[in-house]
Amino acid sequence: MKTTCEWKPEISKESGSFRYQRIKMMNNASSIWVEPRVNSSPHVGEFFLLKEKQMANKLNESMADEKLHKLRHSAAHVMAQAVLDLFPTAKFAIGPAIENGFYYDFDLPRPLSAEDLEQIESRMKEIIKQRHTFEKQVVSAEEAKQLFKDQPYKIELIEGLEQGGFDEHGDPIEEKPEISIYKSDTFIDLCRGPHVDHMGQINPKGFKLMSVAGAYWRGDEKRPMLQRIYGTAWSDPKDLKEYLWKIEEAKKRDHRRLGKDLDLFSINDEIGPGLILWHPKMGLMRKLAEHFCDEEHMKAGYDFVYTPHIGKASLWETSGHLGFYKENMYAPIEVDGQEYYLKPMNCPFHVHIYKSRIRSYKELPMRFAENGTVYRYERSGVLHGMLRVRGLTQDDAHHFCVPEQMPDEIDFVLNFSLHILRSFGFVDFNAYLSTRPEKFVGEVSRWEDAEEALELALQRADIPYQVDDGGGAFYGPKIDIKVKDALGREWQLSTIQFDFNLPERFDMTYVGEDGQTHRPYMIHRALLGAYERFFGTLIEHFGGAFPVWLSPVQAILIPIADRHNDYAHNVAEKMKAAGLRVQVDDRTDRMNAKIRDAQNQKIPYMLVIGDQEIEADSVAVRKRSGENLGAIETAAFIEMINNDIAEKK
RNA sequence: GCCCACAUAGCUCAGUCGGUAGAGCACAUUCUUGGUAAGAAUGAGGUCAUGGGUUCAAGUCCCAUUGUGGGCUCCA
Repeated sequence: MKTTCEWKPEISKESGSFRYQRIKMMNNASSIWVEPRVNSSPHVGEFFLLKEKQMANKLNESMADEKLHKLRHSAAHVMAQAVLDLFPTAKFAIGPAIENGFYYDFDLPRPLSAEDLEQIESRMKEIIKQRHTFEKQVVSAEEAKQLFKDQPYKIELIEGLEQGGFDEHGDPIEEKPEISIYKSDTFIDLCRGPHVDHMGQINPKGFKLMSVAGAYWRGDEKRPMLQRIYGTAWSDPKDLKEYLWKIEEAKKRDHRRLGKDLDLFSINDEIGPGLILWHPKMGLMRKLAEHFCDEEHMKAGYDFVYTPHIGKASLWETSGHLGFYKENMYAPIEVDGQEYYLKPMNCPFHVHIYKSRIRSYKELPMRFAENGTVYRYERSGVLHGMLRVRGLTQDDAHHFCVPEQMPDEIDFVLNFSLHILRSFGFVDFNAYLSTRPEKFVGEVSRWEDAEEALELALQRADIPYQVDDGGGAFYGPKIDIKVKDALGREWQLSTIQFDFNLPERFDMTYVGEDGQTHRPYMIHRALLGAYERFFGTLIEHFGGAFPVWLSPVQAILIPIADRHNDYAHNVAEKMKAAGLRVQVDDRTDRMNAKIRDAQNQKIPYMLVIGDQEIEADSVAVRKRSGENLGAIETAAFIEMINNDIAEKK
């Protein structure tokens, strides 16, 4: 976090095990409980049973995790041996187990190809067959350096170990860790372990090399670029199959794929990378989403504001953005000898609305909301469809309040956030509370009050959360909310952040009951995050089959023959009058083809019309799930679909 | 930004050893008027991302540029 109010959502790359260790588990038993789905809330007795079961599962999972971890790390060693067989001059970096598998970084004389991967994989299978054992040996730093004298990366690691190590929370520890090596067959690696006992425990049908990619040594772009081979490994070949299936499924749901297939959005070279064109269908959906959110914000007591897209350099100097965020800002525009910057954030503008006159404590809390379009320079390599873009519209708001109001304000904004997310069909949440880092601005007491308020709000909201101690931005603690999608992937959407920096920098005040000026609390929040990213997530979550209330076309009328067209158009008019979005497919194609097209367009309802339906003033209803509901009277169908819409199904 | 790969019709892709471009789908026209996932025929559609170079000749080989994809703090 480099900035005063940087809160751009990151693509979730579910944390690997080591990252996890750094996050202290603060959940009490009840917060492990995930919000029950609608219509399935258990009664009290069941509730505790379920909770126990879940905790037991968690325990089993972590034991299984450890076994898998050993397996994967061992597979990484076998892979390294196979690579060494092919490239005797290879230099080795690191090869940890990660979620779903493992990787190993190498410095090789030439780039790897797909054929190389195949060759490495079959060599690995040969090595595994020989069931070599993994033997650990503790050595001195001198011995280790001698052993790895031709391996510069290993030498660097050994020197790092000599300096002292880190405990599993990432904190430095006093005593030096022991240096150990593992030997398996002809391969010796500097390694902390642990490993499986012997290679027989690695199922040759349970792993697969996936890809090769560039990766900087120690993640530092100033250091050499290595070649990283990714692999996946499982104890049961069935798990591997399932994992590969999941990858296939994810590909089908890829929002870039569906964006083309369903004509939702495009990105045009001539316009520029990371800039989204919203096509009519998704434009309509966005309009509906904005409308819904506007209504909810209005009910909840937000004020709407609109602010410009550019501001003078001095504004961004005051806010600190030119100091901390400049590399993410578009270059300035010069007008009348003044420099203007495209806004990367909305906060300074909202602050100035607040500051446009003297504020009294009686006016607070204030909540300024704006769908603010901002531009951020993202490095070309990180752009990704709608999920990582350069121009985006945040559903942004800033709350200003007096200290006594702050806990209620946090409670309110957290619940409001969950309400909005649930309305869009998300049911599983994970929250991350990030607290005061080493470098920070503001008073410690304010930090502590804010952190306490955030944590209590999380407990009251009864959603699972983890605390990332010291992981907050320098300007304030925050809650990030991640949602789990249909495939169990996590996406960060909402964020609620305190800001102790901007009120100082802009000298924001209010006059209190005592007639003195005081500093207000300032809270940033975005619920959907950004419309671009949110819709990318929605597309993947629903696989393009949006809920009826959002679907651009809610029902399509399919006349069987030309003589049914007039009746179909009649029904369509009735439905439109009832507020539905319907179309008539009166092309000359056969009914089967029309159904197929509608199905591919993932239209929720297909209404087939033939002689029988005209006779009975009905429509034959087919859902996109393939379910055939048979003939339903037109009026009854309108009522049915309106119920779906009212319930946001 | 960096590493690797890729860029051919609206989409998905083929194009052999360098010899002036192909399929399926989609689209248009015509025929077909049908009961729950593709009826048929015909037709139109391409400066092979852009700019250089090599060559008698470049979609194909080389270089650069632009864009896209997979990666790039999970510590031995």
